[in-house]
Amino acid sequence: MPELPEVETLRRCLEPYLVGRRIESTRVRNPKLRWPVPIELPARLQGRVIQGLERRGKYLLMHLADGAVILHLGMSGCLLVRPEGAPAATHDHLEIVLDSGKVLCLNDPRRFGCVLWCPGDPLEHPLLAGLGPEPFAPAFTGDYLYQRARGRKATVKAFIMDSRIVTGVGNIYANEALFAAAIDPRRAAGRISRKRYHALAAALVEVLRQAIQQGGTTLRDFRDAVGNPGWFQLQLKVYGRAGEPCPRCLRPLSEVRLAQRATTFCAACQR
DNA sequence: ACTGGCTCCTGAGGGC
DNA sequence: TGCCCTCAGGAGCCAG
Repeated sequence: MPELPEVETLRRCLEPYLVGRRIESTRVRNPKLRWPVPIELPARLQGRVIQGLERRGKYLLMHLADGAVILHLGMSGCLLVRPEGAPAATHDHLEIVLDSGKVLCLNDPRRFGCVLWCPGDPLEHPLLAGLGPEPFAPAFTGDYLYQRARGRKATVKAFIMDSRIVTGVGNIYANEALFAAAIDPRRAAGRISRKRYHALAAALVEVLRQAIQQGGTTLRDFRDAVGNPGWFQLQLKVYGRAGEPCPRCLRPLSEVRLAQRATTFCAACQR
């Protein structure tokens, strides 16, 4: 389930294979994703040079001279670099053949991902225009979170997982950051002090930074573009550990569902 | 302006 | 061994 660190890991891994390369051809093996792969995509990409690979939240943006490909991996998507001629796999949706002889392949069993063509600036695309700041951007601060939380009755966990507030934070890292900041995930976002939001912002940045450093979290199937797993799962403190002792106070970790998502926390030391 | 619930999809894993 | 059931979740969308 790619969140920001997994998408950033992929971006870094893919960059040297893609940037500066010319696209020879594009094969759409299965257009069925969250939205259908645009029918004109192969023609748009044909002969174009990839000028950059950018990440915005959990979106990857492949910049060409006259537009960009917007990619999202949903929760089961992966991008793999393979040699031309390698056999296709089940759930391969798209293959982009590069002039290097390598092929960029999108595989997505659950089809929650998407591939879109954007003729203009992708940051102004409706899917991206309303996104909140990147966690690593200067604009993302405790003060910012505190201000945005005024009057909010939703839980703080739903609040930090809202991409309009801050981008890229999924379930795993929301759980981990709330644990690190010792905040009860069930607490209403509007009922948390400015000081505690400073701690939360710092915790989010630190958890994401460490996860990127570890190459992301591989729970079941995350791999980078050449098949390497991430290692941050070894450092998860609470996610997937309900019933185990809290790393801080040793009382058993609790699990509840918030906003349809598994939420693990320590009811004793997260307040 | 917010909020919670629904929806898409397939593979893994548990129970029997 | 095999079948059936439940669950996992990103995020757009919509009704209230």
